[in-house]
Amino acid sequence: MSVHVSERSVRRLSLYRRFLLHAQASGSCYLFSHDIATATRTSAAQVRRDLMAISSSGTASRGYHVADLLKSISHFLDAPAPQHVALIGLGNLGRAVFAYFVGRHPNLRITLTFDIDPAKTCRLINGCPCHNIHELNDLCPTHGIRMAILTVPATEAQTVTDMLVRGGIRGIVNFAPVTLYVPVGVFVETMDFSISLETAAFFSRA
Amino acid sequence: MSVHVSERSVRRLSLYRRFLLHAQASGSCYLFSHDIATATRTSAAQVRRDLMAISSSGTASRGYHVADLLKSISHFLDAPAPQHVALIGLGNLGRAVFAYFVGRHPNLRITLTFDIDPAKTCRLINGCPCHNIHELNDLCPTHGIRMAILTVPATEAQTVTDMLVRGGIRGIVNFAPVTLYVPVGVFVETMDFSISLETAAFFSRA
DNA sequence: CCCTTGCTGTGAATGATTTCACGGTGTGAA
DNA sequence: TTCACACCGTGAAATCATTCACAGCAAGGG
Repeated sequence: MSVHVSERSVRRLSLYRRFLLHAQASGSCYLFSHDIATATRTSAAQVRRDLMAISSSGTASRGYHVADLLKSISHFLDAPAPQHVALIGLGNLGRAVFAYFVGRHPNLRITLTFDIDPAKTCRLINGCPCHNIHELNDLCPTHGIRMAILTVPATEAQTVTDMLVRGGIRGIVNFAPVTLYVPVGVFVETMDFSISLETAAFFSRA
Repeated sequence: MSVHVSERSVRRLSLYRRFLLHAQASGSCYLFSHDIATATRTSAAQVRRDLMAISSSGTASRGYHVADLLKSISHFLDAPAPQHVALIGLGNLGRAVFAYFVGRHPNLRITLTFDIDPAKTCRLINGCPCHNIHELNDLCPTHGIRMAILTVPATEAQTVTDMLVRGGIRGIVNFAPVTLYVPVGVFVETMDFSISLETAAFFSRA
């Protein structure tokens, strides 16, 4: 288990899991690697390798047992207990992300939100209390939060990131169109619309 | 110019450009490859390679001329004329994306939006007409639209994608948490919250 | 029971991407 | 003018990721 699994494999495993959940819901009990592959736009060999990496195994001429596989992947990907997540910035995007999030990730819970606007703080948003951003340093450690979603304006992103890092956050999903500076050991996942848009624009031309 | 440039290089070039615009705005005239590298979290050698790929060049002991570099990158990345973009789905996320988009990409313009909800269609949203989704097939070709942003529910994503492909779209930025099937030649950029979130959650644990 | 089929698991090969390392060059100082 | 320096451009090496290809095996048919 302690073997190194690459970031890309982790991403694909997450994809496989999503597909497997759908497949299970529609009654599949066994699946071949190429079924998973076509559903997630990859190759059968890739699927087998990824599954090998988390030492789950299938049987020849029957394939992988969906329920077992889900258990393996979840055991690998998920923390033993649900992880708590902070959401920073409750503008349009922050609220849309929150709404999207709800009910979709049983193992991840947005338990705290922060904003700098006094009109938003001290109220419940989606049933979750919104605090002033300056309480971040205190609240994150006491709530055992190690992960944050950042939906603040680009100009504030680095400042808030520094606060998050000081508050003990080790993983950040950043929606602001800036490159964040973080110390080693802090993982940043950038959801960069601008870059994605421009990339798609580029490749949409023959 | 017709040399092959990898997808990753294109992404980085887009990042470089964003940084260069900031740098130019704050008065930089020349920059070294390692300046660009630290600002975009990559290596100096990587920057030089990427810039080499689009055959822009710097001078020793002065570095790259920011204005020239911007011109080269934009010449490489951008279409000769602004590209028109369709936005499909005007729920929370769609509107947030639209709001985010406005004024940020001079070379990309959202000129048409679509939804299936009659309450939304036939009205202006952000000064842009919203049409019923069934007009998609007619309107995209007549407006010369080759690129779309997809912010519809996951259940509808594939159906709408098929319509888009039939309407001649060649690039899709997909926000729905599903894997889309498209014919070869159509580029799909997936902005997948779920996967990013789970990946960050995974790596936020030691 | 034996043969055929089509799958998994995996070493080896290939391909893609990044980094190394160094020649060549322009700049500023002595 | 000459020297030292630091940078760019780039072949070569190293690293990382994916695909190939095949041994071994389980299941079903005759």
